[in-house]
Amino acid sequence: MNPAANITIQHVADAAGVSTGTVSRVLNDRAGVKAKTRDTVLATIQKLNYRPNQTARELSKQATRIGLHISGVPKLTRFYMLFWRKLVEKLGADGYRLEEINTFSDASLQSLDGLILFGAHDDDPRIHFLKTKDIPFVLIGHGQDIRWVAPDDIGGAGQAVGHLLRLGHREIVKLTGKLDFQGAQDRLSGYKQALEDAGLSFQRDLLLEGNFSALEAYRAVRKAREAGLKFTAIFAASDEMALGAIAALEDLGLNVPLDISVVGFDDLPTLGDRLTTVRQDISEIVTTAVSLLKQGLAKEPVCHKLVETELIVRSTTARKRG
Amino acid sequence: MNPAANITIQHVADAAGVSTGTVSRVLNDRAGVKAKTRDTVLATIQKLNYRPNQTARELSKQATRIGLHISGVPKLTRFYMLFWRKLVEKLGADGYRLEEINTFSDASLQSLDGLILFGAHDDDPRIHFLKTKDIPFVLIGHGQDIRWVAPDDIGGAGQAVGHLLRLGHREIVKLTGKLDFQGAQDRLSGYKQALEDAGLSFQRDLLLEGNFSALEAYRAVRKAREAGLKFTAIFAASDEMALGAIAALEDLGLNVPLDISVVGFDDLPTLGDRLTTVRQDISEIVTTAVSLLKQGLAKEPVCHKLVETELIVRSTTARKRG
DNA sequence: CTGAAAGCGCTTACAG
DNA sequence: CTGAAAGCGCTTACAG
Repeated sequence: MNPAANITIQHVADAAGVSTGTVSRVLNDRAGVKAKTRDTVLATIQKLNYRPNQTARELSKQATRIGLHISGVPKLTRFYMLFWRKLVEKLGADGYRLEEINTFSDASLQSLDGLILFGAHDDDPRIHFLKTKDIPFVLIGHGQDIRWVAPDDIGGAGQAVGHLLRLGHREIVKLTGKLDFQGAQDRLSGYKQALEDAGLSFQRDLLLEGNFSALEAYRAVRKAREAGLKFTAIFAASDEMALGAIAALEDLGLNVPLDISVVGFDDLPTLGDRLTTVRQDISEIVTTAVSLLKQGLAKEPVCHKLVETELIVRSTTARKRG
Repeated sequence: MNPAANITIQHVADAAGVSTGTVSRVLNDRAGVKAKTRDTVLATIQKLNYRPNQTARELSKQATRIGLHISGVPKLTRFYMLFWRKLVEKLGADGYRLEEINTFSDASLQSLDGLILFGAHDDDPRIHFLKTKDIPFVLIGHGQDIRWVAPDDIGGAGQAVGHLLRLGHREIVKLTGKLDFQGAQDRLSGYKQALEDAGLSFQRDLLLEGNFSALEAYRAVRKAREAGLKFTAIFAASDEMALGAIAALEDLGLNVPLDISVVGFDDLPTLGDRLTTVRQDISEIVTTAVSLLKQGLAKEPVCHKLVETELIVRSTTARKRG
């Protein structure tokens, strides 16, 4: 149809006066092509506007097919979308093919060579199931005796709280997401631990629960404040929640960060232009997941990795007043 | 790797005592296979747990590659995710392959046979660009002299407002999304028109603007109500906005639907258990988009279609009080 | 450093 | 109704 679609590696080879093998070699950046030949081929590709057929490539390479399964609600989450995009990109570049799977059955797993699991819960039933199978997988989150990679949620929470403590804050609200999600639990643990390390005790009434949405965060914070809860800072479990919290504070006539400091978690592109937050290195998580999976495909022993987070100080946090 | 991955059509053919051609025919539901043979093959497929290699299939079929481009923010939206999933499903079943494209350049368009455009704006620059090219495309939205399919946003808004009018409501807030999005404009037009048809005039102060998010809807409604705005019903531009509106009303001590009726738009699965809303037939939109695209690939003349919406009455609307 | 050829797993005219 | 064979567009040992 599209004229360009008809240009195959054969055309390029003919036009450049070489074999398709040679074209393929330059396409794949393989060593052992004379510089001059490479240049000619490259030029021809340019001129003909040739673009390799990805499908043929996959077939020829016997591309590994990786399944991606998400458990729970995070499916429609901004963070998940970013994760997913990076994964497609990374896997595509490596000649793998990603397929999102919806049902977790024998049938849906059959044509897969490997699997990535997103949305980790403690005692994840998917893991029990997979352990009886022969298919390698990696969990985004952490578990026992399996391949996993996770952001250092505990450490990240520690960075956030540490930052607030250094600014003089002592009454720090923890605005958490649903606690059946592993990441939410860990961020809460990190919060508690950081307080403890500073010699402060955890106050139950400073724990506000939401469902990761901006709206629920808004309501929780507003309600708590209106009910007279005293605090000078908020550590939210996600950027979205942080934004909801900030909106609530502002609607109550409070200034962020002058009256109240707020720190988020994730560092999502669009959201965070002014938000102090803890950055998750999605890129690194994805890269690690892929390399762990490769190890799995190669039958190498199980291993795992915690990916560092980074505190990004912007303008929603300030020294405690007075 | 995965044992099942090694089972090819050849294994099935051997085990069933037929040729690969025959197996392929039953796989593709082609006529002209003896019932008995078909049964044997089917049974063998079952027994061997065979699953066709999609990549090989695509290559062999010279699968058409369809690009999907989204303009603006809707990319991370629930509605878009649903749309996208349906599209992948539909296109996959038809042997097409969907590729999401991010940049809108000559290069990224080159290997594509067709294109689907999401997130329509009036005077969409993408369309100007594509009109100079030879590549067929369909817009989800509406335009001039191009292939397009859109939900009947105007009609849908009419259904929503009609429903509220029938319930006796006269002061109906229109909670709108960003008006540079075509769908938002159309839903507003439908609202205005429905009022006019009922002999009512459009009141500027009843128009509340948000950005399609639940949080902004919440704030807009709450602020308006607190400022003393009088109304007995709300027509929101999306389900998410409707939910934000309901939360705001409830936080103000109002009962939905006894005090205020609320109707949404979209009918997204998870959100709408109790919401009265206007359902968009995503499935139908996708199916239509695909068939329009096929027409384009076949060089058939341009045409377009408006997909009907349906009013779903649940429990967030009630007769006006008193 | 490069070419000829086999192969990836399917589909589909073409015979019969 | 079914088989044998060519072909989809690549990649990659294998020679040279």
